[in-house]
Parts: sequence; C-alpha cells; structure tokens
Amino acid sequence: MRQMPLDERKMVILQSIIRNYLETGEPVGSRTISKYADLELSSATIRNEMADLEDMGYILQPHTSAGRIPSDKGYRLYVDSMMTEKNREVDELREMLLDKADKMDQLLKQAAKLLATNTNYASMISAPNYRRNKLKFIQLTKVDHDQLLAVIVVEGNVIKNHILNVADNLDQETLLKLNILLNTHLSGLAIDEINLGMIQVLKQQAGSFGTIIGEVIDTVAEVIKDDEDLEIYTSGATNIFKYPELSDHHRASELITAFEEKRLLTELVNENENDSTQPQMGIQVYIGNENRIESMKDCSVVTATYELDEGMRGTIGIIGPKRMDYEKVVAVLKSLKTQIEDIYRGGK
Amino acid sequence: MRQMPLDERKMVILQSIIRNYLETGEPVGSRTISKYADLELSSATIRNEMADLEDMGYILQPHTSAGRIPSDKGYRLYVDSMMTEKNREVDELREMLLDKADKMDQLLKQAAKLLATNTNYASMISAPNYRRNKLKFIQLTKVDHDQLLAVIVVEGNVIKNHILNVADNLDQETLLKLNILLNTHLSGLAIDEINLGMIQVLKQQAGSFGTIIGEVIDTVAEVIKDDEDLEIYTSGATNIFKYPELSDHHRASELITAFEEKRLLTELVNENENDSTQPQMGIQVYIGNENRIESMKDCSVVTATYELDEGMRGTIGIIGPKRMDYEKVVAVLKSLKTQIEDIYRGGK
DNA sequence: GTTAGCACTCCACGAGAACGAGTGCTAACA
DNA sequence: TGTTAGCACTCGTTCTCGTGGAGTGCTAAC
Repeated sequence: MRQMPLDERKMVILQSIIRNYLETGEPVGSRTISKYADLELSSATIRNEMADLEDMGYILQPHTSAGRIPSDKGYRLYVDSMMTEKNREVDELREMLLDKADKMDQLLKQAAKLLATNTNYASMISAPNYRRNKLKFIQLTKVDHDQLLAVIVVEGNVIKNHILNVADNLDQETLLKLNILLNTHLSGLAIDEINLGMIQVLKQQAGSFGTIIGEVIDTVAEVIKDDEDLEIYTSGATNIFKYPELSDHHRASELITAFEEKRLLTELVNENENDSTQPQMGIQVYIGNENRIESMKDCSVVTATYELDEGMRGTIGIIGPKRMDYEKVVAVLKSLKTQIEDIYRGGK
Repeated sequence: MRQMPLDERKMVILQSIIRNYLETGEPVGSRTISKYADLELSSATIRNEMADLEDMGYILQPHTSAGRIPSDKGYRLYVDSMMTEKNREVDELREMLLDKADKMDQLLKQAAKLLATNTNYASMISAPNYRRNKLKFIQLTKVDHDQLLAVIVVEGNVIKNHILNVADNLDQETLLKLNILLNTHLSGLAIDEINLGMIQVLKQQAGSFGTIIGEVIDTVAEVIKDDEDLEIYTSGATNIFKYPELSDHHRASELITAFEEKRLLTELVNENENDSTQPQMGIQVYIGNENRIESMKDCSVVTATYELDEGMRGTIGIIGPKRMDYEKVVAVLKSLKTQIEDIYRGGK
C-alpha cells in the first residue's frame, strides 16, 4: 500500500465512487465515473486513477474485472472529510417527538421508532443511567396487609415502582414516619452518593423497622442496576433485509438476534459513553471492523451521545450497511440528540 | 377429494408421515415409512395407502415424484386426535419462573423468554387487560410546583404511573383532600365500572379542582387503553431461522417485522381471548391458513388463554413452522398457563 | 498527461446431462 | 382380495460447460 497525498482529482473520483456505491450497492466501474458530469475525463484516465486509489487502499476490487467498492479506509476518509451535512430531513423529527414527551421511556421508545423509519436502518437508544441523578422522593404506601408499594422518583421524572413484602402489619402512622425519615435523609442525593454510613444511620433511626429501610434501599440500588444492564430500545431491525449484502441467512440471523437480545448492544453503548475524546459534537462512526461486535463487522455503526445532566448520558445509534447514507444519518442523529436534550430540560 | 373412514392402518401411516416430517422437514417417501418398525409392509403397499390418503386430502405432494407432506387437514387430524401430551419437559419451567415473580410485567417478559428458548419457536405473551380489575388505590403526589405524580394500583399489583401537569400550585392539604375523595369513590371499583355519572359527582365535590380529577380519570382510562393495544411481550423471533421453510428472505422479513411491530399480534390475542368455546383447557391451534394473519399463513400458531381473575385474561402463544412439535408445545403452554395463574394467586 | 484500442479475466447466466428419489401401474403371488 | 416385486416414468437437484458482457491493465499514439 503506497503512501501519497490525495490530489483534488483523486478526491473527486473517490467521492464519486463512494456516492455511487452508496446508491446502488454494486461495484462501480470506470465508465460510470467518466460519465459523471463534473470531470471531463475518459474511462481510461479514470482507470489509471482508480488503480492509484486501490494502491493507496481507499478502494478495492471484489475480484479481477469487477468494478471497485470503497474499503473501510475509503469510507473513513469520506466520513471524516467529505461529508456535508444534510439538514432538511431533520425538522420533521421535532414535531413528531413532542407528542409523546410525558415519560422518558415512552419518549425514547418513540424516538427509536422514528429513527428507524426515517433512516431505513436499524436503530437503538439506550436510556441514560440514573446513578448520578438526584432522588426527588421515595414514598412507601400500604397495598395489602403484608405488602408495601415503594415509589421512587428521580430527577427527570423517572419513576420506579417496587412491591415489598413485609412481615409486620404496619400502621399508617409508622408508615408516615418511615416516609419522612427516608425523604429527609435521601431526597436531593444522587444515587451514587448513598453510602453505607448513611444507611446505618437510617436503620438505627428506624429502630425495629430497620429491615424495611434496608429493603427499600436495596430496591433503589437494584432498580438502578437493572437499568444499566438492559434498558435499550431498538427498532427497525428488519430494515437490514433491505440491503442484500447483509441479508443472507447467516448474517441476518445473527444481526437480528443481537438486536433482540440487546446484551451485545451494551458494548456499543459503553464504548461510546465512556469515550471522552469525542470529535464532532459527540458523533462517532464505526466502519466495518472498527466496532468490536463480531456479527456487525459488515455493518457501520453511527452513535451519538446525549447528555441530560452532568454524567447522565445515553446513546442513540444507527446500525446499517457500510454503504450507509452517512450524511443523512449524522444529521438526523445530531438533531435527535438535541431534541431529546431540549425536551428533558423542560422545554415541552 | 374422496370421503372415506380412516381405518387404523391409514391412521398409523398418516401419523408416521407426520411424525417423520416434523423431525426432518423433508417430504417423506414410501420407503421411509415401510422401514418404520411397527408395520411390516412393503413400500408398494404404503404407496397405495398414501395414494388414498392424498385422495382424502390428508397429505400432499409438493410435486410429482416427491414424497408426501402433511396438508393442513392432516395436521388438524393429528392435533385433534393423535396427540399424546408430553409432560416431562414441563417441570423445569416452574422453578425458573419463580425467580422473577415480583412484578407482573417482569414475570411475563421472563416467561416469554423461557418459552422461546425451551421450544425453539417464537413466543408471545399478552398482558391481561385490566378493565375488569378493581382499583386498589390512586395516589396523587406533588413532584414539582406544577407537576403531580399519579400512582394507580389495581388488583394483581399492577402499578401505573403518570405525570400530570397542573396550572395551580396545590398545597399539601388540598392534595390530601383530593386523594381521599378519589379513593373513597373509586377504590374497589372495576375500571369498567367507572361511568360518567360518577365522574360528574366527583368533579362537583372537588370544586375548583374538578379539572384535576378529570385529568386523573383520563389518565386511568388512557393507561388501561395503552395496555390493550400493545402490551405484548415477544421473544425468540429469530428462532424461525432454524426452519428453512420459513427463512427465505421475504417470509422471514415479514414474520420478524410482524413480531417487532406487535400490532398484528393483537389479532391473534383478541381472537383467542374472545373465543369462549375453548376446547381442551383453553388451548387453541391454528394451522396454516386457519389464522388470519397473512404473513403467518405458512406457520402454525398455538395459543393458551390464562385467566387471573374473572375477565382478566391474557394469551400465551407460540408461533412456529407447521411441522411443529405440537405435543411438546401444548404441554408446555398448559404448564405455563397454570404457573402464571398460580403465581398470581399469591402462591410464590 | 490523456486517450483509443485491444487482449484478457472472471462472474453471471442458461442449457444440457447425469443422477436419484420417489411415484403409479401392472402382473404375479398367497 | 390384499400384498408385493418390478419397471417405466417424472421431476427436482446438481454439475458442467459454453457464452456474453462488464470491466480491467497495458500499450501506443496523440
């Protein structure tokens, strides 16, 4: 693979090849490019240039006597430098989103769907982790003689319920006391900040009801943990059938399984959220082997991180074929990221 | 298509054909059956019988000079009369389920997963509709100066939250009054029973806060409605790739889309839940065209209705190839149905 | 540096050919 | 009358082979 600077003409040709391949999914030949309006060159000249580009590793031939397709390196160059964002498609999103803005999880589910139908790729959205979010309040209510309902509300109006089984039959007064106890100590704290010392103090003050306090706190912890693991909304997994290069049996099966199980997707999410060196407003593009998931090595993954509050991050992502309409996807992701952040900040 | 009683030998042969086809998915020929231990007959004899069976419509040939495969009518006979239930596979389910029994939706999600992995088919479970369930209580809590949290608990510990936006800044006292008002009038009622008259009375008693009452009740209604539409848990959609006859591009794409969207699945659910003439303990088998969903006309669907309380029904279903292991599926569904009902009735 | 021309490569596609699994029918047998 | 062996026939599957065409690389001329 030779090293050599890309002169402008090579740039234009490479761009044309990629654009064309994005549309058709077929290897593109020299004649096709020579007919490309802007450059008045014969196919022979193009062939020479293409040979150079292949030498440099930007394009490759599936087999002798076929046209060229972009290599991962070629896509990478394209994404990094050639893309000019599309902004038209984006505004429609805003209105469609505002409908469902009353609950965060509803919102995200809706957003994932929108994303998938708008782009014709598969989409995923991870819910933000709530560890650093502040508790708004905790409330215990009697549901049955031996059951308590714990409602936990954290900032951003994220609500979690849990039923506790208790041995004792608590009277209303005790319940009220416990509620006050819990709220005076815990509300306003980030979930991360609740430590063992604090729990001890609480238990002590609760006296004989210390076990209940313990259970409530366990619940808080567990509720949070649950989220981290698996709150990922996906949509449009079947869009991959629209791209022949992804939809042979084996590949399709693996991809869709990955989507259904969601476990694998957390890798994409984590990788992204923890990466602090984010170029381009938090948009990341993984082309082919650049992402770590085996079953997605023929795909491209584009992700954006949204940040609702300090440390309260989630990821929006698109998974599709390598010949993805990167411009559109990046534009849409950027927009969606902003939408979600705006809505959370109370905009409505 | 001739009419004729099925003598015992034809019965055995048909059964052998179906059994064999269930295993292999390949058309089965006369030689294969003649080697079947129990009947000492030459392939020629079998051929004669097979010709009869085809005449009667129980089996068919994909093309001349291929073996025979069961027709829908053949499967139907098999399901109706030949099946002897398997009970071994079933007990494992119980233990696995008990883990997650604290919330109904968690339970069902888990159950769907279990069902899919145990059977190697796709599974779906619809949540029961709560219309006829009694309200345990409603609770309004202040979340912010202009937001109320409504927690609605219905029998079976189904909990729903909703955030209401309110114009006025309510003080604690008013809130308490509203809570008492709501609960004295509504708790103990089935959701179906809340009527306009009652709402009027409530609004009147609430005075200037009538609008809030209205909103709360709307919320109750909406929450219930939401459920009816789309609370269906699915799992194992990708199992269909295990059956070549279902996994060609077009079919697979349509099937998985149907699963992802869930909208179509409600048809299956509704059909089943409203059908009161349920033979065989509420198990229903739809073979091929017997179900109304276009994209599933090459599948069989087996559903079971569980009933937690009077009128509070949901559906468990399996979707797979027509050559489904009906015995196992029916056994597993029956078991799961019982499990779910038991767990709900407080068993733990 | 660009282009026309040409020989070459290799995939895609279709037509046959060979194969084999399975059938229906007939005739013989118990 | 029911069962079986045998045989000709059908038809899908799998190869092979030949052809056409798209696209290339190279060379020589402009």
